[in-house]
Amino acid sequence: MALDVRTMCLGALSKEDASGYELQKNFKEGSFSHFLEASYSSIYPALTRLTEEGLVTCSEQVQEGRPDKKVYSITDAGRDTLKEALSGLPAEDKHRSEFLFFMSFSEVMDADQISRLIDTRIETVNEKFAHIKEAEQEIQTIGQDFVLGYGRAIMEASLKYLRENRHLVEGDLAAPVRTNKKNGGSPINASANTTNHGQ
Amino acid sequence: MALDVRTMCLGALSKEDASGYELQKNFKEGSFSHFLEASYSSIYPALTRLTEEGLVTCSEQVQEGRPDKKVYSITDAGRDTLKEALSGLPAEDKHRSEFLFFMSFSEVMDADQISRLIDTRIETVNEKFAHIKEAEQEIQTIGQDFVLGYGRAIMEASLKYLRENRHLVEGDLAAPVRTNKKNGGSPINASANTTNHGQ
DNA sequence: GCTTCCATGTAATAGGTTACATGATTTG
DNA sequence: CAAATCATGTAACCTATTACATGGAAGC
Repeated sequence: MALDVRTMCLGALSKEDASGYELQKNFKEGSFSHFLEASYSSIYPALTRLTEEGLVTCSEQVQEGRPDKKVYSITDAGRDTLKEALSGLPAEDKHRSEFLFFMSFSEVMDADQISRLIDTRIETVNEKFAHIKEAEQEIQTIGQDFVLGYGRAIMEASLKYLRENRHLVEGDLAAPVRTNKKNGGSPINASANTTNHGQ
Repeated sequence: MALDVRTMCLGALSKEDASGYELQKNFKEGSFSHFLEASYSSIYPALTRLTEEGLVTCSEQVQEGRPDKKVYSITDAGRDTLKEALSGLPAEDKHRSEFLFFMSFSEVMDADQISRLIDTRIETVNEKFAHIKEAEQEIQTIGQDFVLGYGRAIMEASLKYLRENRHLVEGDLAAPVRTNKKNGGSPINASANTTNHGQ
């Protein structure tokens, strides 16, 4: 079983019992939020199947003033299945960025639009950042700690790059440096003062 | 038209004529490789449809000792369509990382496995890095430059984080620091010496 | 009074992947 | 001699997304 929605649910349930609704919220805002996602309409069927297969159990909780809730718990068989999934090799990361696609064609767009695009981007990253910081408040395991830290490192690098290099695509209009235009060329990277890696 | 395979092809063809085969290679190794991907079986049908719609034209080139080649060129209508797609708002990034999912459950795995996982990860990132460096050799536009630089910044941050924090999930066995175990806790982030963002 | 939150689910559709099918040439 | 590269395409499948359907309670 590869990393499909079912395995994601199994993983989340191995840490805490939850309903489908809570799982989705967790995927959207919790400690997985920066590298995984799943919608309601994939989670609910997944939970049904997991129950059928005996990997989770479900207990219906009647609530007042609120719809009934189905709380799922992982079973021993479920833990075994999760462990098995974890014994394989993880597939390579998939990163799909429309923002970067857009930026590839910066010369086709006007400077205003590009600025707005970058501003929005910075906002978005900052929001995700906030999610991570919240999730860090309730860290339960070292693994989660490591993973959240990873997300933070990436987002910090991302923000730094955007701040320092946005002038490249915005044209020289708002450029912070006023030296020879032809020298403003290649982007600034953190590595400039860092040791080499690989090769 | 959202960012589907058709738009990706249109984007790539706006920079250079290419065959389906070459497009796939370009998506896999070129300047889009770190944030997009597409397989042959999605590219070929996409090109057929684009041709039907008049957004690209196709010229068959007979080759010796090699299968015939269908080289596609973008039309003016195609450029308009691309521009239109670029006038909307980009969807949020999607990042799917099985590696991080695995790491979330580091306590369920043994230290050896985790070390191997991280070693492999570092190798993979280094390989992608090499792709980017190659792609940087043949940069045509400022947009591409910006986008490749972005990829480099992220990968550098990623490698740095892995080197500096792998001991957290590997247990203290191979920890580079030998101070009080309870202090070895929270991950080191690049931001430690950097200005704050947001908020 | 409107929007958001809680809460679960189905149906239709779109989108992509895997495997299949073929085959000559170059590189190791 | 085997493997990888060049080159295009189809069929079956799987998975997930969008839209739909429902409805009370709490907050603004």
